Amino acid sequence: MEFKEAKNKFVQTWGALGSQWGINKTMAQIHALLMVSNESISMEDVMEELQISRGNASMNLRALMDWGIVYKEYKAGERREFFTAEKDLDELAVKIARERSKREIRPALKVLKEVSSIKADATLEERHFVDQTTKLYDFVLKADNMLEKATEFKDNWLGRLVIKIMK
Amino acid sequence: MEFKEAKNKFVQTWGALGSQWGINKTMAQIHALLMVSNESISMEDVMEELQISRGNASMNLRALMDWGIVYKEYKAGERREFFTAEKDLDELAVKIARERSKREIRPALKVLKEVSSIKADATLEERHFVDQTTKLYDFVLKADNMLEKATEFKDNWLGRLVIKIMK
DNA sequence: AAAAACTTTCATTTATTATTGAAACTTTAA
DNA sequence: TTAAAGTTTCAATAATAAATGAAAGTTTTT
Repeated sequence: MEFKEAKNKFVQTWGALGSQWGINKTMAQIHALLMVSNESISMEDVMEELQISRGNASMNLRALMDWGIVYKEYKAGERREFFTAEKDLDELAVKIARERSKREIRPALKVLKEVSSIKADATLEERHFVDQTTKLYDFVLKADNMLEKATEFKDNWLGRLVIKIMK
Repeated sequence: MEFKEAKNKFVQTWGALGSQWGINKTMAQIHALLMVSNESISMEDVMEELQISRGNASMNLRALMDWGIVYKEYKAGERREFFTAEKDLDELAVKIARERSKREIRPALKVLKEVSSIKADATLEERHFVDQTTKLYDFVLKADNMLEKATEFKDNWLGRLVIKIMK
């Protein structure tokens, strides 16, 4: 396999993976492209490489910047804007985790809290509902906190130890 | 909010959450419904509650069983099959993690290994590509291993300690 | 062994989500 | 200030994914 083929395969695969995780395909592909580029690239380049329209490129580059995983760069003597991806993978994981937590998990938690707070009257059915949604609330909250804690994790000795043990 | 409304809200929310995480809406809704039901329910009931067709119910119940998070039950003197969800949340998380790892992460790892193994000739661009995809491979592999390790985690004292510290 | 009760499959239809591209907008240079 | 270069928006369109439902397939009962 030579370079161009490998690059293409990587971009395609990353795109497919993205869409399985609720990130749209093009957004993931642009990110993939930027991640393996050693220098920042223009919107024109992105359009060209991925064969997508200007609008599509613009929207998804903006979305990536909103997520904080792609940055704009200005080159001296160049009018156009250039783009660069976050390349540090720990940093990338943290940002993605934070963003998804904010967008998806917290709203879901709010609903879980609401529905688990109905007054459970006598029926078994209702008591089970409240019990189960309460457990779910606790579980999701704990998971979300762990995600947050994990971001501070790599900076402390215990974290490093645990990661080491986990291999 | 009274029971029926709360139940409906929960099912809808869980469904929406599912589709953001690559699980189809109906599948997530059926799972939600089963999770908060105190007794196992028939396909007919599922169709009725969610207002979906027989085919849809059948396909998604099967998918849930393939994932190992919904079980069939036979009731004495009843011809129909009844369904029940995995209600232990740790168990649920483990099964979902394993399944997604198998279906999505491992195939992606395979590709990452492939593309990072091209012979990088002299150009900076190619060297950067190989370097970055290699890092990505290591990172994803580590993350996947952690997921697997986490499943054994709650059974050992260190795991429990760490979870406690993480709150 | 045939009918009844129930389940699964899959070609077609429907709904959802992503993409295009032309017009509007913004910024820079002449 | 206005033309040129570049960017964004969004209604229309295309692509993708999910749902339907009727027909085929099972299993159980009589």
